[in-house]
Amino acid sequence: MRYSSLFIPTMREIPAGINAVSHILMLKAGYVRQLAAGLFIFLPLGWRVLNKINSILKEEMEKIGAQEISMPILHPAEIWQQTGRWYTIKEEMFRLKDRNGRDMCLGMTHEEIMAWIASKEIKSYRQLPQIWYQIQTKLRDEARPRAGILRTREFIMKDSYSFDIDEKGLDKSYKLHAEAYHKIFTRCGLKYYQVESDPGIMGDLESHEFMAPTPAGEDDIVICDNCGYAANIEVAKSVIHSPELIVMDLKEVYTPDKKTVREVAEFLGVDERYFIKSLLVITEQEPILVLIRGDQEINEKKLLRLIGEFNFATPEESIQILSTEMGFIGPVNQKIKIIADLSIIDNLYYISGANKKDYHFQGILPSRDFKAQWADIRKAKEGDFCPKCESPIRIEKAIEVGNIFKLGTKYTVPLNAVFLDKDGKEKPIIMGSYGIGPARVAAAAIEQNYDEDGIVWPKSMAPFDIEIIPLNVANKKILRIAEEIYEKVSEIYNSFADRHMEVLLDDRDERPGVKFKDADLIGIPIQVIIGEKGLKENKIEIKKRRTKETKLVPINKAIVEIVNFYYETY
RNA sequence: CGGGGCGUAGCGCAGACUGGUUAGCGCACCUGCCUUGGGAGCAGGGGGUCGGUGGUUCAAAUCCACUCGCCCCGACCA
Repeated sequence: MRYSSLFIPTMREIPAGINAVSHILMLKAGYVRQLAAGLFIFLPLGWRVLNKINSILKEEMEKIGAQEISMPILHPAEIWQQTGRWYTIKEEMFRLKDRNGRDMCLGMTHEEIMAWIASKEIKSYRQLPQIWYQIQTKLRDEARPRAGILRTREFIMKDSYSFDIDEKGLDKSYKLHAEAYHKIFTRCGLKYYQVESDPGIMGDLESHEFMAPTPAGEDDIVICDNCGYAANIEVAKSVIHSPELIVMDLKEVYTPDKKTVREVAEFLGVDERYFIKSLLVITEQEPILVLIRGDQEINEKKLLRLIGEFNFATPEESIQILSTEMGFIGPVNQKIKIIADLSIIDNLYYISGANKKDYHFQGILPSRDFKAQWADIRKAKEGDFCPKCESPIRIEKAIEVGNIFKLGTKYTVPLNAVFLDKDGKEKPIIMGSYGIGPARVAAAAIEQNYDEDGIVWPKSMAPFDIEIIPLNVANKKILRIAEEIYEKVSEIYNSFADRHMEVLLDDRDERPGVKFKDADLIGIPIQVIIGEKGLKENKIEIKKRRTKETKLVPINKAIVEIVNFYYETY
């Protein structure tokens, strides 16, 4: 295409107060504009990128036998009421009424609708398995949209759903998706990990996330470089070592005004690892005392899965429930339920609050001095050891670009999506759901591939493959050569992308500096530069955007050289 | 939802503390000339009534109140 007929509003300066690299560069390079918080307009270049990603998604989904369909965005409330999510999901769901006063909502995901259509149409095991997918808009009234297109209120999602006769079938559909996702993200040129994840309210079965590491990411993931263990911090396990046994007699010690573990540890001259941190939490049913080793942190997600919704007690509640000021709470002689983290060992002596202002107990032996439910509620941290191979783990920030969930019968039972098996017995369909956010893929690609001049697209999602830059269109010869190369390269079949080369010709009457700056900004993988300098020797210049590597090639060999250059770049 | 910050031309900013000419600068934009290997130069020109509402005042971009919007941190993120 010709630059002069494309709308690419690049900017010299960007709006103040924006931080995320992908956000800045997509605005600056004219890919997107923002309508309101969490609502984005994709301009021609941005839309081309999304379509490149979507093509890859479609190809890989078709390869595993998934069939593309399209579902409404506007949903009747009844279906969501049947699965209960109408009630469990709160402000995040956009709700409205139609003219007859019927409750409706805007789809934030499509498990309900998919299970509904399955319930109507799937009658027999002979019709299974099925995988249906769509690439379509989702709406979520996010509490806080952020980082440009990373978290928006309206976004496109590739969501697919599998329907199987049993767990074994689900396993297979799940694996097919995992493999397809690996191909997709590899083709997109992303660095990524497949990590264990928290199924959340999607279901209680297996789930994984595909995470693209970048400092702009919202999630923390735990990685073991030795054995490949990878998990979202929300579920990550890790190993820590226990300190040496120090024998202490059980006694009260005076610790005036020393409340935090650190203060008491310093005051008594004992390492924090010999402390039991006692935290009072309140659930709907009861208050619970939660214990963890002094130097460790609670993983609130793990605790949530164990005890359900809870809040940490306020200082007032602490006094009200335990008659003890926060900071002096401990497990000994405690009447309420206790949950202890596995970082606390049965046969070591510990120090913890004495349930009395300004006093701590030392010499607490868990096996002797209190009863507790033991569980892993500890947050993994940098430097802990891998739960599989005991090598040190590290923590990285990452963008969630995809996820896969085993749903089982969570949606099919409430919606009565059942089939008759070989024996004529009625069984619920076993379901899985699988998502990829194309805009996040694009944002992650930018976060992982940029330099001080702009975006450096991976070839597979660049809006164009080649950009041809005649430096002076007033010079007839330059323009003519540029046009010729443009025509010829456009006709070449691009076997990498399985389509013809897509070429951008910067035919604008702009000075060279402007064209160079814009070309680097928008990040097309290969630049072909045609100027008087090279023409004196009958040569043109080809340049890789990523490495800035350039090559002068004779005009009569230009086409071959350009294509070779394209194929050898990544 | 809690905490913080910011709203003046398309973008970046000054003016505000201490109320008072016609609200200014750079970039971008339009016209002409000139220039053509890293966001050129010269000349001329268009565009805002200062997020909104109400108040104080002879007088409000400026002071006060309310409100809306956006950004950042946190909670949340199905």
